[in-house]
Amino acid sequence: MKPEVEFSDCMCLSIRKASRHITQAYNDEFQGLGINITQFSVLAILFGSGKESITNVAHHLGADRTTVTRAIAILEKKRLINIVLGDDKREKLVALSKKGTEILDLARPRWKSAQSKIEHLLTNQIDNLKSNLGRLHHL
Amino acid sequence: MKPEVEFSDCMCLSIRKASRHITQAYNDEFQGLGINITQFSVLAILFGSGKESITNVAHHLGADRTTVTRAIAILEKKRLINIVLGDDKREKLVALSKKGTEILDLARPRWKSAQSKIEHLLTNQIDNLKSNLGRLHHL
DNA sequence: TTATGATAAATGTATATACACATACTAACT
DNA sequence: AGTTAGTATGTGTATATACATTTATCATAA
Repeated sequence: MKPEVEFSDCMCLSIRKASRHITQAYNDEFQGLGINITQFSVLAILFGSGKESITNVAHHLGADRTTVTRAIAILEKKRLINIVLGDDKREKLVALSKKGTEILDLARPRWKSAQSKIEHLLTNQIDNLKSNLGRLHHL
Repeated sequence: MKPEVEFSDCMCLSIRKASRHITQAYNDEFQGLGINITQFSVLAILFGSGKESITNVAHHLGADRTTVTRAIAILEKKRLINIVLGDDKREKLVALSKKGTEILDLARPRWKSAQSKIEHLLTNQIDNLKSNLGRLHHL
């Protein structure tokens, strides 16, 4: 058995490939809106939670904190969020701005459209997939 | 129904989160080896295919060609690949170097270890997942 | 042979990603 | 109060990622 046969089954390659393709599908829907799916994810988290520290946003996203720091900087440059210091002066509390809320409203149907396409593609198997993905915090 | 409930089901967020976690799991196994899973994927493709153009490597990876251009540059800097011009002088043909083959040999058991962990985590559901991921080229 | 359209790759730019490290602040112990 | 350990964030660096554009080459038609 040749090793490259094994490699072609690499789970990491599979999921990263899928991740890129799905990301592009969502971003295609967001064309001309001024935000991408990464930024949308952060705005959606803030919509659900109100004020959040950067660390908490990172937890919601399952991403490194320093990655989120850079994402937050971009959203602030676009004036989609407001940042205030917390009572604990180490932490910054992030919240949707008025403009951020408006953009989120515009983005919602686009997100729904991309989401529906993916769900339709996966139909019956979506629950399995979600269940699979949900196990990954054990890593 | 509040919108944030919908957002929490975002397939894009789920898969990107999973992709990051799985990538880290593989990279953890590669600790101290001098390459990461991205670089390993390219070396593995070259092992299976011999000489490949950058465009072809990009197809194998399911990534943008320009992304692969930068990845190839890194592998060349590390002397893990050799690059020669093709008969068609527009194209560069990339192949494993001696050092690249050696590193790939060292990496193989580590890849297998990471792969086994993921597969064990997903056990019965892995076929469903692969089937799901395989559908994404329709996007 | 020359003009034209197609293809392979590189580059500029912006963003995503995370690790190692630094800084600032808090909390808790002495 | 002062020390010390822990926590929140930021920065430097390297790499991942893709789009828009450019350059070089090829292939084909006039």
